[in-house]
Amino acid sequence: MINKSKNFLNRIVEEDLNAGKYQEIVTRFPPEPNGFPHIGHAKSISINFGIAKEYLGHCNLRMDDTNPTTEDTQYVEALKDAVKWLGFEWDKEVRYTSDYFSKLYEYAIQLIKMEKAYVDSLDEEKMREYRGTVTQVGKRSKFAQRSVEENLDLLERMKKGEFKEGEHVLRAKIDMASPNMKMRDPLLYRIKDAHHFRAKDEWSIYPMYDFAHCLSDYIEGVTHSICTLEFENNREIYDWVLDTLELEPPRPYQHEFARLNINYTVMSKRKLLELVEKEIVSGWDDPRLPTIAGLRRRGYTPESILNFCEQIGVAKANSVVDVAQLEFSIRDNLNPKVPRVMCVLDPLKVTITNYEGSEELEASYYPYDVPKEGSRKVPFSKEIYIERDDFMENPSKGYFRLTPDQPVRLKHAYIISCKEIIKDGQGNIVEIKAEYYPDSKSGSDTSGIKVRSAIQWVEANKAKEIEVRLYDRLYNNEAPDGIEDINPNSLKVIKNALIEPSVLPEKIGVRFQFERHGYFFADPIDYSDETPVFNKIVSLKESSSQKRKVSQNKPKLQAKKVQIDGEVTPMTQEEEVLFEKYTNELKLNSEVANTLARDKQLSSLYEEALTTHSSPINIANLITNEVARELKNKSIDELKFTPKQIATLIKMVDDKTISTKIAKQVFEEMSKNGEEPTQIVESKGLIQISDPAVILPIIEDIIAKNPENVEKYRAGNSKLFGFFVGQVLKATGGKANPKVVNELLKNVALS
RNA sequence: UGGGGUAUGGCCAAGCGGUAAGGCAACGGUUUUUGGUACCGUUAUUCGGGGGUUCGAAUCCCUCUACCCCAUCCA
Repeated sequence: MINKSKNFLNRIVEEDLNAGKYQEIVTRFPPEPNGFPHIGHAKSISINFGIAKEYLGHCNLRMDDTNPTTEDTQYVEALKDAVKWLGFEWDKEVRYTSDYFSKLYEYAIQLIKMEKAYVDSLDEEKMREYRGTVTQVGKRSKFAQRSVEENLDLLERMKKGEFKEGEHVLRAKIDMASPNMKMRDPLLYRIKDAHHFRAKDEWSIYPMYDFAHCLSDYIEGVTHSICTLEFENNREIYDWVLDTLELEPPRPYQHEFARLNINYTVMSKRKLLELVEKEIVSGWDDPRLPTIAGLRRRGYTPESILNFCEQIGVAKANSVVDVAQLEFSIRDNLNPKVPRVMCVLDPLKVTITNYEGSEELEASYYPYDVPKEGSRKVPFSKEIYIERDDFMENPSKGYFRLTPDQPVRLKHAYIISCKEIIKDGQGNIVEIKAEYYPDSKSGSDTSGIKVRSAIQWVEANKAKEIEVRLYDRLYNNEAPDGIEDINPNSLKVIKNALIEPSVLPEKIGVRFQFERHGYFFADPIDYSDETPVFNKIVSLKESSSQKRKVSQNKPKLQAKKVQIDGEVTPMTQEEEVLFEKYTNELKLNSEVANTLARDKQLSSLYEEALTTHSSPINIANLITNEVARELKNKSIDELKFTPKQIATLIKMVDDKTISTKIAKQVFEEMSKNGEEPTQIVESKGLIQISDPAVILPIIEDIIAKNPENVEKYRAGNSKLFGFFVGQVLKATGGKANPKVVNELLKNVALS
């Protein structure tokens, strides 16, 4: 793979590997077996198995079967199939969360003993009420005060099935006032009087996702637990459970990515189910569905799906991928490998009046640009069928095919000219009488006739009838809402398309390109010798000139949106006073003064630094920018540097000992280990170079090494100026005085 | 409304202070016995808006805006 840019997950994994955090990378694909997998699952499979493969680790397949009422074994089979079909192998046996029920139970007991979990007996409604809302804190249930013994006893009896569903639950004792709703004493176990498809009737209680998932990951030695964005809020519990239990390291960490969306289709379990249940589609494997089964039956290849996943990348922004990207991936995959055959979907009879007898023509399966060998015989006689729209009596401009005045080549055969048009009573064309040019035979053409197109055809008596199913997008709406957006023409069945006879001995699961139509797949379910059925996988790409006829010029051009700013919270009186002082007395610009005045920590740091070195503007700038960054994820007493050090740093800038660029570098060093700025500058030799005599040779060297860029710059590409500055600074380890470099570059070297 | 996220061309997406990668789509052109493929070229003076810091900002700071997720005994 060339130029593969890394996504954020690769980065994380590599960092962890470099830091020696784990011996081996272990990922997992953990679906709940409660529905059929779709292309969104394929993305997850591709990521999880892909990372494991790339970093020489392994990936587990784990059925997250903690809810016996929704899960079933038919789905685990479908899930296994999907992974296998995509070409991945999971590590050892398929894992099940239900295999860990006993261990999980032990962990629950441990939490109770640590007084970190309790049995709650509030009813559902009360519990919701107690949870509070996003803006209001919740309150703890009185049952949270139960003793360890009582909790242990209750849990044991819950497990034994002594209580009814809903009577009790086990909850983690965390924080009912947490701003993260998920942390308000989340449920760990609930009673379920249900038959589990694997655990049978052994358990009366089942663990919740938030308790089971992190621990299952841990039990399996998973290192990177990759899930979708909607679990971001759950990460805090994930960490809480693992940390609270004080498990032996290493432990897994959760990372989230954006789930896949594709336009003109739906991905949610609910909407997919609706389509199937209302029989809008024929089943879970309907070729219009984005399910793995559907895609597979449609004729998509595993490689094409994997390539698609690779192309769309992995990120954290919610996005909608264009179906065109998926279609591209299958065309791209099939083009260099499937044989081309001739099929006529909407036949128009052509009689070649000057041809007698019959012959078999040698026809290559692949065009000149596909490096594959192979051919078949195609029967030819005076009676053939061509595609109805490959003839036009009154052609529009730019029409390349057969017309009364324009000959056309029959692919692999002869050139013909239209001599007569036969119509029925209504004026519909029913037949063309044509003549062929005997010296125009494909491969030995001496006729010298120029044609603009070669069309596919079939011999009338030997051609076979087949059923062709043409699929279009399932919805008319780019972002479908519901069944009201269904495309009524998403499936068009042609019962009697005609295909050249060589194709028919073929069986299910074979792919062809029907020349000039698209890629087709022998339907694995309905294909039979009596009624051969082919599914259209995807059309050939439609060229611009073809489209121009149909599409009208689309109106576009949107004006740039004007954004109205919201109101800024007014300053308090105290802040006002500071702001005045900073702008008037210290001459800070209002923006800097504003941020400083509004932030108590920053302003106190600032005031203190000023007492060491009186350089109000420069110190203010450093504090509002660099220090503010440090304070974003640290508290003020975690800072390693002192205001005094800031002052000495700025003093060096003011002395011109170092540049502001270096100052930032030094500052970073300071905030990491609290070293004295003067020390850092000295030990790293960061004193700035301002002597033109030193800098000039470096500049000349850079210029000599980049003649093309110099030329481009001189030709007017002024953006390149920054490139040269950057190169010089890089060459001097950042020590060159950038102002001097700019000067020299502008006035001497590049003038 | 509290918290957690996200914003880079028509659609994905790299980028982590020094020339705005790449793919899809679109548009030209060359080749072509597929209006396909392949190949060549064009398409972001600008990164949600506004300010600030810097010689230099998509990248750092402030601020505003929009969208997504969280108040299942679902996962």
